[in-house]
Amino acid sequence: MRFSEEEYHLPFFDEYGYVRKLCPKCGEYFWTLNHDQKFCGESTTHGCADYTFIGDPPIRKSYNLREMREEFLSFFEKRGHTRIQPYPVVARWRDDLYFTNASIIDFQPYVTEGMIPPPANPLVIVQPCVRFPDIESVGSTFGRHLTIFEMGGHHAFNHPDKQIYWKDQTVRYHHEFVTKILGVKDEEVIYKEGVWIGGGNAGPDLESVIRGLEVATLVFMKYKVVNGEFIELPIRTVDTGYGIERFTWLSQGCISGFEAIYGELLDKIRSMAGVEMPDRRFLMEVSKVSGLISISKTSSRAENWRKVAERVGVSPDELSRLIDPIVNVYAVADHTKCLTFLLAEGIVPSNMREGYLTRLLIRRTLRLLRSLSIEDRLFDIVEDQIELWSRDFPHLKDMRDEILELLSVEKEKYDHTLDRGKGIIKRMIRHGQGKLSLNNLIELYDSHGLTPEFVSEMAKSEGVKISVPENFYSYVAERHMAAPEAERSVLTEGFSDVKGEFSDLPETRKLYYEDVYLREFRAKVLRVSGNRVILDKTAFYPEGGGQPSDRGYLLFDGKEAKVTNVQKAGGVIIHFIEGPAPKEGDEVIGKIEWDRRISLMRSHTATHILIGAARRVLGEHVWQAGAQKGVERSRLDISHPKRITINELRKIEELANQVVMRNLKIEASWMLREDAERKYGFRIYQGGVVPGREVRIVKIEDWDVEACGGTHCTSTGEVGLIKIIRTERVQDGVERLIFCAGTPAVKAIHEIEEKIFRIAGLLEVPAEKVENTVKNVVSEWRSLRRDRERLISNLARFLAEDYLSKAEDVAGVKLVSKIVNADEADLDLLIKVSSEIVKHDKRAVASLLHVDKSARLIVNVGDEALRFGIDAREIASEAGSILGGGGSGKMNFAQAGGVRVEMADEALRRVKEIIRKRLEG
RNA sequence: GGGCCGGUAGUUCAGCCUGGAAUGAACGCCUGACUUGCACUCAGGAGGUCGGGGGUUCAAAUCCCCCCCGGUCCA
Repeated sequence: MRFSEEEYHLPFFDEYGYVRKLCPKCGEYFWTLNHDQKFCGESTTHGCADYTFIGDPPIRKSYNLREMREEFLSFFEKRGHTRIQPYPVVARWRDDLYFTNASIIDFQPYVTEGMIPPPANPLVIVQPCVRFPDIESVGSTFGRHLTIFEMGGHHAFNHPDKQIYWKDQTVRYHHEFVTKILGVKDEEVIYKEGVWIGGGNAGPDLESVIRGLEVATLVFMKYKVVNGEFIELPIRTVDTGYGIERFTWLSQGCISGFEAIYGELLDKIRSMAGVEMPDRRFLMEVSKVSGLISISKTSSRAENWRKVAERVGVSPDELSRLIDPIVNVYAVADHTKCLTFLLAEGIVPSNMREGYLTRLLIRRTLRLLRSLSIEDRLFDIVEDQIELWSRDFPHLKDMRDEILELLSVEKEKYDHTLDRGKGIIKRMIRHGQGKLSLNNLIELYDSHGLTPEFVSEMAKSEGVKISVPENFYSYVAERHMAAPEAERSVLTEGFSDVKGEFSDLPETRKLYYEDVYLREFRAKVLRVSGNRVILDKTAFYPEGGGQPSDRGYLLFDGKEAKVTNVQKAGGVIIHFIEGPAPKEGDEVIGKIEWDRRISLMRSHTATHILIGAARRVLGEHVWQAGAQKGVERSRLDISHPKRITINELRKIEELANQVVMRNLKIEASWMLREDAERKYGFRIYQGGVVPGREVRIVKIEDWDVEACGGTHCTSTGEVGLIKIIRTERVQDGVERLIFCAGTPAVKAIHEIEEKIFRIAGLLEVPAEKVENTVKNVVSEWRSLRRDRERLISNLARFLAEDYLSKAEDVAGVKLVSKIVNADEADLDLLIKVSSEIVKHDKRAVASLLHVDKSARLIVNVGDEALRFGIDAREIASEAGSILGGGGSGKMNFAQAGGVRVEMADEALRRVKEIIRKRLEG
């Protein structure tokens, strides 16, 4: 896919004398002032150029990150852009991605689709961004790739009726910034043509390259991508991304971007690990050609080092030995910064979604630290990161304790995984006769989370050498080939079609927002379609935000229709009815089933109270991960790294009920999304993404604020008792609170009491003595069981002697052959008896046939008899088939059984026959 | 959300493939001997709804199905 030259051929290029060329190495078009230039000048894996700024920066002065950020912001501010504060790095306002990975993310989709106006137009922002796809390359590319970086973006949103600026002006701004402000020479700025596609949008872009390094991407978003086709958008968006870290690196010309970003912290980590710095000139040579490096799961680090080694003239092994520790330190610096930001926003490491990515990052960091032998310094480094970055991002400091706590819980978990892993590896080696197969390695990684590197290390200490294939991870991927099932939203299923059908109707007036206590109302019927009725206004709450829909009745013409379900489609509310249907134009009376509604209101308000309580007891990392309100019972899922203890639960319950008793006021109001975000922060998105330009804010005084469309009590006192029934663990990192509010809460307590009373009744003691009595009963039961076992052993010995006295001599062995009735002895006893018999007389063979609804034969052969060649298995097997079943066991002990009880005598006869045959013939 | 691995004594596990006694193993615990005392060592002992529920079978820790819990990889 490629756009035509016209898309890129701007007046700016002609005015400055730029020419368009095609790079023969990478095959991309580019614009340059240097008419003799052959290659595109970007340091790509194709080797189009080297970094020529290392040790020789093209920028007038040396900037640190903070200075570069400010230079960028103030430049655009002076040129009519409004400065906007950065958004969180966890994109909780979006359901299509986990992290903010570009500045434009802050304004998608509502602003770019034209649903709400931008906070300012044009605007400028420096947005911290988190990207995981390049994680493998972080470190070895000397700072070109980072998991966390700051993207400077100046954005203009061009509406059909209001143009701000477009391509030409965008490039002029960029050019002015790098040449006039930073002092780069005109001829050193190259513009490469590109196609940008992302987040469902697309457009041409120009990438600016200076001294081999791509420093900014200027995107002109003008298409929407639908089924692979480009459809023109009404709003054309200027979406620029200036790599603040890359500009900083460029200005310092230091060995890597990490020196530029982290400064002294990098030295500190290096000295913790005792990493020696190779010759500076040598390092600079490596850095200059580091654009060749690109790491993925299919191309290994070794492969890249080979290419680089060739260029700098050392052996790949030597290069790897010198560079690996330095690269690992780079990665540690990057990863720990990223972790600091993620954990500060309350991400709880888990096995799902953003939590899983965070877990991966933590584990990767721990492995890097391990390879540097400074695993225990993780917390020190993170503390330094908090210190370093909290000057510009003060929230990091507020969250210090939580960040360290979340980290330490996760480290413990990983230590435990590795610890257990050691045992598994040892056992596997033992089972595999001192070897580990590729399958073993895959299983260890896939099922037990043990990397081949770790396994190798462990195996080495067991004296086992492991070879890991280069394409190990593709073997793992093969295991996951099965196509994933398509996700389906239950909520919209069956209702998505109605949206179009009723889209011509005006929005239904929502009486439940005007007066939440309205139980009865008059309304006009606008449309009837099958069992679906649309009114001009309604007090029926449609399902949404985890609150089930109202039920009730529509009354008209002396008739009554039952409302069983209420759903929302756009702004139109649809009543699903049973029974007679009203006619269009009719006036109806709506009656809400009030007991149900008031219970749901209490549950919903209780949910908000509880999340506030949980946050105060457990910490700021607590976010709602899901909720379902019910009439009787409700549930609230919250993020938390550990199981909630009973004490914490008590505290949460107590706090929640205190809020009820304080009878706080609850206010609901509509606010512009961005005003709400500014005033209350992103905490308001507890219930997930809330669409629309305006959001409804439900505020419980100083306790809790959320964007929520539900119906709420107007004061917390109305909720009544809140009782948490129990907690469950929905997944790693998410705890579920199951609770009830109001009358059901009282009922729940009654149930618990009832249970105690019933137990007391069974024990025939008063309720307060239940505990003691149970204790006594249990210990008595234990002692009785012991007595019984003792008696059974005695009985077994006694019976053994008795049976043995009636034994029959068959060719030198003592055969105890006997049919025993079920009421005489049970199976366990017979086994013990047989065991006693052969213990007592080594020449004995016990053949005891237990008869009940089916027959069961126990064969036990004494040591001496065994030497005569008697095999219990043979006896059991033959007898079993006579009994209509089967039998087997061990040489000295076997069992047989079958349903043909009437063959008991015959079976025993056969046993004697077999013994005789063995001994005599 | 999907795949894989696991749940047996207080703990870590063996046994499961190929159904037939949990005389299970180690550590820990209790008692005793040795010792000034501790540790060590030795002798003895207590400790199990084999995660739960169904099914197949004469017989299930073991085979099949469902559920619960934990771990892990991938989105």
